[in-house]
Amino acid sequence: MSEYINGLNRTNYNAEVNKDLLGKEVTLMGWTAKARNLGSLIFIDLRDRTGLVQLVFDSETDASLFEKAASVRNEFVLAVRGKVRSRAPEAVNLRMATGEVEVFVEELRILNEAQTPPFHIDDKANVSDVTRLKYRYLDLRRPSLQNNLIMRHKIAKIARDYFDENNFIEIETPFLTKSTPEGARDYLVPSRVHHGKFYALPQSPQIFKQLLMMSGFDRYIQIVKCFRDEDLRADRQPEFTQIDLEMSFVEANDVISVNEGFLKRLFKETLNIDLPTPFIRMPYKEAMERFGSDKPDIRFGLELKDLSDFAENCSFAIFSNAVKEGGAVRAISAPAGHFTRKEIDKLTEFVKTQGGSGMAWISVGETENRSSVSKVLTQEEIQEIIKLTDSKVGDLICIVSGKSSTVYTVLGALRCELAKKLELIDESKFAFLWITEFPLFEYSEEEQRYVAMHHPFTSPLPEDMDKIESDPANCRANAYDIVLNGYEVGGGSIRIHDNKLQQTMFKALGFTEESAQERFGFLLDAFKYGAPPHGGLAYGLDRLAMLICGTDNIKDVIAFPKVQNASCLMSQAPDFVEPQQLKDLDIDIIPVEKDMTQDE
RNA sequence: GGCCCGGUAGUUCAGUUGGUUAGAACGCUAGCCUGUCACGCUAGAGGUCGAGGGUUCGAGCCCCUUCCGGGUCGCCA
Repeated sequence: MSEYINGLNRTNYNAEVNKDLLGKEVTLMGWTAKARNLGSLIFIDLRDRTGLVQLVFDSETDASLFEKAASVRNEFVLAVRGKVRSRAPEAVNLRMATGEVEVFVEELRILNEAQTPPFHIDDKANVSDVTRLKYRYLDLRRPSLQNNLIMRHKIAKIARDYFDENNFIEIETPFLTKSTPEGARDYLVPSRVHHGKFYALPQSPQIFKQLLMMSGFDRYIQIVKCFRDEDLRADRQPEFTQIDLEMSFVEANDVISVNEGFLKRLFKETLNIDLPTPFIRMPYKEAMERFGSDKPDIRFGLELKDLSDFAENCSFAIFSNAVKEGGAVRAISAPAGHFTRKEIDKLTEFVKTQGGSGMAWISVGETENRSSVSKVLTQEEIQEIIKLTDSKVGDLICIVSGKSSTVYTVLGALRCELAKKLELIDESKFAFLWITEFPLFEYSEEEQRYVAMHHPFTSPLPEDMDKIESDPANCRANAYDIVLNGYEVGGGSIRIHDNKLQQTMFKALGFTEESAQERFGFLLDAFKYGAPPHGGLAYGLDRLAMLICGTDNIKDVIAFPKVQNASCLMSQAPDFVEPQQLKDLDIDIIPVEKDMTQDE
């Protein structure tokens, strides 16, 4: 039977119960983390969002109160009034923040009973994701998740404070928007009033924030949900939160420095880490050549070495052909002397999962080298590779050949895998850098045309302006990504603010004038009425929170996340809806058989 | 859409070559216990081995199909 609070007022959170309150009466509220009944002595660990406090009932306790305490089970919701007292020296628990004191209970109200939960609510409990996500509201009672969400709140608060102090204004943009081609798949929302028409949930407020610049708001920020209907990853959810900002009358340096200020403050106030600014800036090309990634983790070395010049004329046809066909041969040399043959085979498997066709390797020995290519390369050639890669005795040289972009991404991934295996990563480090000078376009094999690498509103670098049409492959964007420990935590650019340039851009992307006008007409029109130069940046708040909380899974910093197939194990979303709802929307669900015949 | 891994008690897992009544730990229930904090001791309850089909005298184990979950490639401007 649950009881009512009936006038009891919480005087303290659990974490506040300390020696300063000795002899004082406190009123606490919370959940039963653990009840230990020793016969005529009962201990209850009371949990609230700040931590645990030990409640005591003993022979001094009134008999009926004692009996009530004995009936308490895990996760019962309690309100207690009692006196703070110190523990005997031998009973002090130093592993507990409040372990020097306890509360001798004088009044206990069982505000609610609880079924035995499906798993013990404790950070130490090892429970599968499925169970945890099905009962997410219980999972969220665990201290680590509570701390993560509290940290996330803190990050959002610091962002609002910092940008407010720097004259940014938070403005909300619509969620029911117009679907735009390019980029990720949109989540669509059918319109009831306009049969057959759809809203799209925003992938980002990009166009709206640019329009706000045209309206003269000058500096905008929004902490905002974005939606992308693509497959999930450990660091990717279909709905996620951006710290989105945009500034007028600025160049890239201005956006970068205001954001370095933000990150400096963020890390000082959350983790008490002093980030040295300015951060390193690295052109995209250099990042790819050295690290095989546009979001390199620079906490460790293992840089890539280009063997293409050597390989072009070497005796191993797979290498020489790769170069002759316009590809590349590159290598990583790792201090991995203790790798067994089995472990090397595993690395080869890893290379294949990343899209590589295979991996050649040389294990440098004192007198003799072990190698997968000893039969196809001469001893001199192997020596040459050892020299070109600056390898020493005990090093393992991993060589990948093929299409240049594939070689980069494969080795980029292998580099991280090796660092993990060799424990080369200093987990306490936060290594920021800006990646700049991205290509404006990348060629899409699938669509047989150039697509925008960032988005179609990104401006080219001033010196590359004329390459939009003459040499798109080598046209660099005035864009910058902020990278932390191998994760892209944000990205932005200086935008196009000129109607003609924007039209040229659309043309380069293969839009006809009509289709550009149809999709982005309102933006192109807006450019005609006095658009200021502007640019901005958006952070992935979830990823930032993930890194600050020291976890590698984005679900750990989202209260109610979705699983890999984008469903929610707790609420069972998405789900079927009532026929009447579909009727209102004029939607016919096509039977499966019919659907299949249509495909043919 | 492809590849890899997993699904056995409430939870986390073990389960040998296919062979008796499917086990352990924790949790749960009951009893005992005054300094526990992973309390202790005793006893007990608890199973559609993800689902369906097949092979077999016999299937948790082998085969097929399917569902669910995790990771990853594609995808994610």
